[in-house]
Amino acid sequence: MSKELSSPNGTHDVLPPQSRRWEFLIGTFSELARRGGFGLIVQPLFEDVAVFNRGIGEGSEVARKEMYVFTDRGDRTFALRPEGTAPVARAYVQHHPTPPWKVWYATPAFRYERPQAGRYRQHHQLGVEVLGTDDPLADAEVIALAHDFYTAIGLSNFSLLLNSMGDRECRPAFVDTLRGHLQSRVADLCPEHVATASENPLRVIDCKKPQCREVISQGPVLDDHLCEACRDHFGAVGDALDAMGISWIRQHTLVRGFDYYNRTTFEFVSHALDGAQNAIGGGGRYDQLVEDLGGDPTSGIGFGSGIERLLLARVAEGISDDGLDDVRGLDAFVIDTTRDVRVTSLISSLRHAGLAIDRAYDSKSMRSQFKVADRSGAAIALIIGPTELEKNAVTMRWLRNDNDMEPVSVAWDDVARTLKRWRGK
RNA sequence: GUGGGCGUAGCUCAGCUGGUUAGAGCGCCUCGCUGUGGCCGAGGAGGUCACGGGUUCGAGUCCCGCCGUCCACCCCA
Repeated sequence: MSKELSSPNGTHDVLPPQSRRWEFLIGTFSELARRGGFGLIVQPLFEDVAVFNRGIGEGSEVARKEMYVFTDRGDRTFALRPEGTAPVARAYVQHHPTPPWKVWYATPAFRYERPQAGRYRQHHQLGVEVLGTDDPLADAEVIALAHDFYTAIGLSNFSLLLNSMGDRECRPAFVDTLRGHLQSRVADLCPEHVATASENPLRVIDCKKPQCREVISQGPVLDDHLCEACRDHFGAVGDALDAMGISWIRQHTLVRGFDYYNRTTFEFVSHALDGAQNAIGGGGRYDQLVEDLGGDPTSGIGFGSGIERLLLARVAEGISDDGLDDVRGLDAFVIDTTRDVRVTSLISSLRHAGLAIDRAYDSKSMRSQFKVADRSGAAIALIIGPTELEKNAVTMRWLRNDNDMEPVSVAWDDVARTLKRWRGK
């Protein structure tokens, strides 16, 4: 058993019927993104490591110790994507699309961390990015899309946390002030952040340790240092959210883990999930990222949301998966004891007619084929034995107890039509 | 990177202070019922007790190691 091959630590196979929930999430997201004017982007799973080192920042936790970095046979250094935004910015630089450029994606993301509940080495994100505008309405629409998506998949017990990180006009001054404050109180910080305090003071802001919180609460607040442009921008985002009826909470300590963020940052947290893994999605504005990757100055805003976390949140909120769980959505199951080629042809024609049909294999007895049919969740059995074959007919019968309609004989030419009628299609 | 819990059948698990051929429920297969599933009954397949070493007359059980996995910290989705 121990020698059996298995999926790597922190990765998982998603099998039916569980994978129906994935289809549901991805399908819902794709539809909402389409309605928002976003087009699908499909990208490589690995990129030149510079995309991430320059993009999310070499000082960030993720770039420092969580990336899957490897060299290929040509000695090029790549990294499996730890997130979705930097690669989109890289694509923008490479292809020069006409702004505003709105794309959505569904992608795996890889981070070398110790796995635990809601955190995996390969997880999956649904997200969108808008490049080429710094209009606060874009921020609001991106946030609204996330909000509407969560609602559409049944979530209600969550909050939107919103903050502004300032921009390159006003943030440096704040960071200096903050660094000064932290250094004056360095003895009171948690050990973890003693070094961080001078290197990347912003990181300390969202530390959850009481001693750091104490120091931070007595320090400067970013909001007081925002320049007029940032203040106006943030106000416009909030106003637009209010206009859409989306409530939000200002959280001054919201500092996200990637260095490319400026101005708007946000995070959706589920109250149904406890522990540290309660963020179901997050994102923000990144007005220097494209430049950092070698492109012309281009603003951007986007968010990503973890599929696994969303599914956990749905379970935690007690959302029913009726209609997703057990059914493969089969219209009919064919029970055939003849193995006549005409049955193969019939099944093919029913599928061409848009019906979902399955059948048993391996010449099982009629009795055991019925068991397989029952297990398949199909609504209707199409029975073909020697008697039916002779008449070019099938016996149609309901498999569910909630319908006691008598079996009827139907000619092959009429099976598709009758099946559609019975199924209300 | 740090710290804990757990590895026994396909799945969920029980196996007392070490004691003969290792158990249950569910699932699977066959049959009762030659062409009718679900319910019921009978039977069956399926385990080097994660792996390696040690203690012992004897180890699923105790000790050491190792691997896997889950959970927590850090950080994130």
